[in-house]
Amino acid sequence: MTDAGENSQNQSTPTINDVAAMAGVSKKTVSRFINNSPLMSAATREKVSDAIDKLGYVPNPQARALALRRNFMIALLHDNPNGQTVLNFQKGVLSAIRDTDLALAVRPVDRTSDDLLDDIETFLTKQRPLGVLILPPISERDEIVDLCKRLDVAYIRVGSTVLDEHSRCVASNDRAIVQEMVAALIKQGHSRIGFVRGPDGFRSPLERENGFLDALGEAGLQPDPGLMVKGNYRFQSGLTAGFELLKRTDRPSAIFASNDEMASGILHAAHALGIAVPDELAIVGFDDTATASHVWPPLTTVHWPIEEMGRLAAMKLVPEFLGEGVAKLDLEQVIVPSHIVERASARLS
Amino acid sequence: MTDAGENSQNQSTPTINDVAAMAGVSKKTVSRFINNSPLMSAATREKVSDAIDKLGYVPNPQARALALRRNFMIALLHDNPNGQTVLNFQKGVLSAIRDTDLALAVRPVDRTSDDLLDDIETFLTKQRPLGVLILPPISERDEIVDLCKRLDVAYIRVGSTVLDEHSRCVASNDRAIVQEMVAALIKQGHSRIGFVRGPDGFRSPLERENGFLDALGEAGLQPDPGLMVKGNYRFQSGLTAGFELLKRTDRPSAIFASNDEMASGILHAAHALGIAVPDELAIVGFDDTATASHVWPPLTTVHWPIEEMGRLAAMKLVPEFLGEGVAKLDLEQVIVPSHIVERASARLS
DNA sequence: TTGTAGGCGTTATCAG
DNA sequence: CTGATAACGCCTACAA
Repeated sequence: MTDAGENSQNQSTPTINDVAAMAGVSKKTVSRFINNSPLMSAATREKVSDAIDKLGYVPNPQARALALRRNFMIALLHDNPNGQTVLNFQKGVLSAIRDTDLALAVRPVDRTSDDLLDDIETFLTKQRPLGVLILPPISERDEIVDLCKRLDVAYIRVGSTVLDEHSRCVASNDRAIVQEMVAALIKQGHSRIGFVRGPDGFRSPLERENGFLDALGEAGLQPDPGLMVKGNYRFQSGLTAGFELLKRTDRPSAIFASNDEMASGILHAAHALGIAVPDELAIVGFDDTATASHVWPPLTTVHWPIEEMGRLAAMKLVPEFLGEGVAKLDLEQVIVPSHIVERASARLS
Repeated sequence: MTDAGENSQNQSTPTINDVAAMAGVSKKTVSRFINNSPLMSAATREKVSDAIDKLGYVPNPQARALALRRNFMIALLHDNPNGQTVLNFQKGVLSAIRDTDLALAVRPVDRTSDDLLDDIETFLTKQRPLGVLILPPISERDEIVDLCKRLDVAYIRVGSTVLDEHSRCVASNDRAIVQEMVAALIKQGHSRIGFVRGPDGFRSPLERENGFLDALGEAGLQPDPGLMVKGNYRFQSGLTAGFELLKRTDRPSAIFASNDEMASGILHAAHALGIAVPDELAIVGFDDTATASHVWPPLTTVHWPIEEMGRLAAMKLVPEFLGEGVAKLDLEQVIVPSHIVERASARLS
């Protein structure tokens, strides 16, 4: 006797049984409606729809999760690189899934840990998210992607360059935009341009460096190894690099820092040495985080579209959950273009 | 016939049935073990424990969620105030739940929306988190807390002052620390001190303002209304306030800004007007976000222990999930003390 | 202290 | 196109 529907109707929230009873159909039919099955007559569809509206029925995600062996959640896997970056990416993701039933879980990991893969595996098998978004730099690690494939968890890799097949990744065009930025500096008359690198072993520092070299090459300038110094994306390394570059007798007239945090460090060094920015030294950065507009003078920088990348990545990961508003074409996009933001630390025009 | 255990044992992940079969007990007994029931003989406990280890069994959170009507997840409810703040809080929460099975879901809301409560209710009924952590400023809204109570979702309110009974909140001591900071400025000889307020309608700006007034009062100084200007916690408002204060003929010799972002704005204003910091003007902020140490000169500020607050809030929300490492005493703590960080924008000693 | 029966709300199978 | 029946994996009665 299926009288379960009867008693649960009064006090607790309505279940699929209540809907089925009211619509005079079976549970499975209601289930079909929920899952947009094409195998339904318009009439039945209508009946079910009415009952759902009348009851204010909402499918229980936990029950679906159990039956489907999959949680209604997407996860953000990252290695806590730049705080702002993660946050802006989150904003993008959340804007994409705002009107869905999906939750966003945040999962920081430690890329230097030996247990990295175990950690991720435990997380994925326990939480069983619909899919994961992997931020750089760990998005470059193929073992993680292999793990996702083995566990049958969808993924999107995010990076400074195309890291996977188009349907599985989102990327920015770091190399091209850096080339553009440096070319703009050259056009302003700078011929001795310093470069502060990001940390070794990752993709984005390489892309940005190549963009820098591209620009020099195109202008027929020889890169001066003495003007290219190491950094690690942190403020302190920018400070050190700044002093190193600016204490040279043949110091550069412009410096490209591979991110804003290091650019701020260089700015500090310039202030400390009494070098006027931008009159005696042009400084440009990369990222366009909050810091870029809060320092003095505000940084001319590359706007890295990390929030838009978050939106796109989420849409590509779970297009079936998005409303009709999403055009199919959008989802084939891979590259989200960056653009240059001119502020006071370097004149470009 | 309970042969379900037999066939699921070989390929898929082990279930409670497999454990029960191997240990020679019933499902319920295994369930008791999982839930730390005291009603078990040591012998049985051992048998079950062995079987679990041998099988590498992990309880399925989705199934538990369905049965318990509760997801193994805690949610972070916030209204996107300062990005850095949210992120640092997240870090704290994640450090607390690192070794648990819990996931952290992030849920930004719009406090100005009419649907605020509906949004939250939908989220809570759908996701059914174990509990929610509510960040300021929405942590001040009693309707939200009432909603949590009605839906039987545990919560912790986070704020700049004690907002709820001790077991349900975590707070910083903004008023006291601001008083301390301003007293330190006074001790340095400043008697005309500007104050830049935060936005109206929230608690933290009020607390900070009261701390400011406390310090003046204690020193026997009269607050000058002309030196107390409005802001809204954003950079731009700090810039405006800075110009307003610094263009006065009787301009202050020190300014307290209610957060770092506004303090950065004031710094810009000072630079633009050619006023030397800290020699002609001392500037202090509040928060100690990344910006504080990236601007020039670096900001003397109050370190707001938002990450520690995140840790504590998470521990108070779900103490039963934490390892033995957590002393009961810690969980009775409510106030996480702030402290002053002296940098170059103001000398305090 | 342990076990049995039934339920949590949904989806899959497979017959009609 | 639709529906009975059996999962999904765990937990709560209640009984022994």
